[in-house]
Amino acid sequence: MNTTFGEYIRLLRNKNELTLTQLAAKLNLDSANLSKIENGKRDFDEKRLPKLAEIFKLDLTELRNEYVTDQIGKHIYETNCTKQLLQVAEEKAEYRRTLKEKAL
Amino acid sequence: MNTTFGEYIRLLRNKNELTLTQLAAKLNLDSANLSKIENGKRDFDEKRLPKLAEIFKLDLTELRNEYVTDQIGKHIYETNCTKQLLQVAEEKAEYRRTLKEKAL
DNA sequence: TATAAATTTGTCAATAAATGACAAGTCTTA
DNA sequence: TAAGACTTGTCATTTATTGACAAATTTATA
Repeated sequence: MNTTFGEYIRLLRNKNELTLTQLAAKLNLDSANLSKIENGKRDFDEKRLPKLAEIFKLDLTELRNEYVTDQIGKHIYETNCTKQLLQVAEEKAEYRRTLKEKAL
Repeated sequence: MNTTFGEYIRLLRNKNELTLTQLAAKLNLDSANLSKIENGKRDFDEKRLPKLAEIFKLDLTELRNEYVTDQIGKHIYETNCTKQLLQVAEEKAEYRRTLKEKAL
């Protein structure tokens, strides 16, 4: 899925022919704020993922993967992290996993 | 550098034979909080990177790379992001770059 | 074109998260 | 065992995020 998470929500919303107001209500969210989310001006709050999955009958795990990759993608983008540095970051994540093991 | 950023600071501090109190003072920071940073219980505040580079005579760009890869590595770790998903995240970062271009 | 719905933008108070500060504890070592 | 070094816990302060609402602007339609 090569969109931001906000664009993804908009896609889902349009496909299901819901207005901002309608979807916002289902998500227990202000429609103005949902607009900002779709336009990438605010983040979608992770705690609403289950509700979002329910509304559009999506697999929660997959949806969470969409969310996580969006968040990390954003982080990569905002920090100007190159592919080379990303490789280093991945190694550091791996290192943290080994730390965790040792702690047990 | 396969350490967390906190461990890296500790390494630098030990190599230069400074106590927590001494380094903390140079960084204008409480020594108890520096201890937490070194032990991964708090984050180092990005705005202190220039000072840190100055203290240890490091290249700021390289230091910032250490910092960024640590942060993203932590993000990857905390979200249990697999290599496969990380690839997706990288593509999404790339997508954001194209969005930015279009906006100009 | 008028008007109604849909969406966007701006603002600010409320809430949540990060940081600073300090006291009290443990660990080292001289 | 006393002093210095480090760690941990707590809490007030600061900063960032979110919720809520008013006021545009845009889009669709009569």
